[in-house]
Amino acid sequence: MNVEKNQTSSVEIAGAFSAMVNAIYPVSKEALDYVTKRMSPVYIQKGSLLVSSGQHCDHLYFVVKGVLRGYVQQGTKEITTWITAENELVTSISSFYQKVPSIENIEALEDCTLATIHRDDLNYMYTAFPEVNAFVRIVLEKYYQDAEERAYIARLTEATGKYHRFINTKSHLLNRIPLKFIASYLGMTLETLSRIRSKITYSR
Amino acid sequence: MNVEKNQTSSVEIAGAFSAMVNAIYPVSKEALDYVTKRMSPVYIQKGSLLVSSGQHCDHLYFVVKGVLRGYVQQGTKEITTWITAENELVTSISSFYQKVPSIENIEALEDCTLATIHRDDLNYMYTAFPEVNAFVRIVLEKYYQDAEERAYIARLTEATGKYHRFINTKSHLLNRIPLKFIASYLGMTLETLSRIRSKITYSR
DNA sequence: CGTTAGTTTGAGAGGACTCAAAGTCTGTGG
DNA sequence: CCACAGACTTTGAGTCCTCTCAAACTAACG
Repeated sequence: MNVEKNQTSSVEIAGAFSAMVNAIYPVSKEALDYVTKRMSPVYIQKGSLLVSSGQHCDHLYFVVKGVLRGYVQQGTKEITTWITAENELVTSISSFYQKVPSIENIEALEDCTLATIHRDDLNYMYTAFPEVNAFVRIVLEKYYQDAEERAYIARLTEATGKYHRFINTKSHLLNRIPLKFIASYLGMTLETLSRIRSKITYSR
Repeated sequence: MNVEKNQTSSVEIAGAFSAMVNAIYPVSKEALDYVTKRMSPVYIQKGSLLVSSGQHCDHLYFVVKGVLRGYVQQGTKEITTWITAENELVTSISSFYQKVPSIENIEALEDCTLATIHRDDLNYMYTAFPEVNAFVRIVLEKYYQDAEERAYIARLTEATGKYHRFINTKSHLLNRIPLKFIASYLGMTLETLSRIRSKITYSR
């Protein structure tokens, strides 16, 4: 295993993952041992795709380091549906659960370190370690709320309102990723976002 | 208990609920007995609110009959975030899970028959009947996907595209509820929706 | 039939888009 | 340490789609 000096080691990855689990819903040592043994590290470069549309996505990913986005190609333009950073889980939802080709692409917006687990391993754990159901249930409750929030932000008709909502909930991403991705996430053009920012900035 | 002749009886409600559960993930008889015993029927008239913004929503509702929508008041306009019919579960997500006042309103678009369960009863079941975790986990997987779909539809920039997506996924609601709610759900005005429909209709 | 809810049609205004060009920042190599 | 290249952001001008306001039309129901 070729681990460069600036890459996170498997041990560190397992530690970060365990910490995340324990913070949400502690599971048995057996379950944690199993999952960390079955996880593989994934290192992906800024700009490259973790999942491409048309491919099957059979894995769930845990973000150890970096930022990623999910987007759907819509003719000549891209629709960014989510942007996610450290300590979150990502996958192509519909592909992962329905075993159909992914519609969305998942792109690394920075060099990323991920831990990945196969759908089959996860399904095995539901029966072998029933408490994993409770853990995932709680995780999904949170992600469901996040999805509702995304749906809500997307429905705001005024571009200014969308941007304000964004800086209230995702300000940590503001100076970390190019504006074009934020614009795409907010459903407006780069130029419109730039104009909104220029109107707001002088007020501080 | 005053049950009018056109209202669904408690026994029928419990039957509909049990059928829904068994179709998704059969749980123990004990769990099913418990939940159906703790459930209360709710009858609500077309046009009235099941949940009002500002109130706490401590209940989860199962739709036995009727159609409901969730919407957020945004100045003078309403943003409809979801529309749901029979055999689905509804609640004010953020209020139910975070125990904060609801932002959204839930309105009956038809006379509705619901079954309701309190958050505390649900939480009790997670420990008393652990298999309920698996059931809810699976339900949430589905609802999460639906929420993603809603977020996606809302991000489509062209009004025509949104309407097409709607008739592909929610056509059963088309002739059941007034256009103004569909327009609100799709993030456009009633007039715009009407114009889109007039352009499409003659092609069949 | 009249009343009301629901839908369609019309005209004008405005916000966001497109296309285009000019700045600005950042990292790399000389 | 500077200069350049490429990525990123801002600014400008004109167009188009959707919105708003208004009125007419239609359907459903008592």
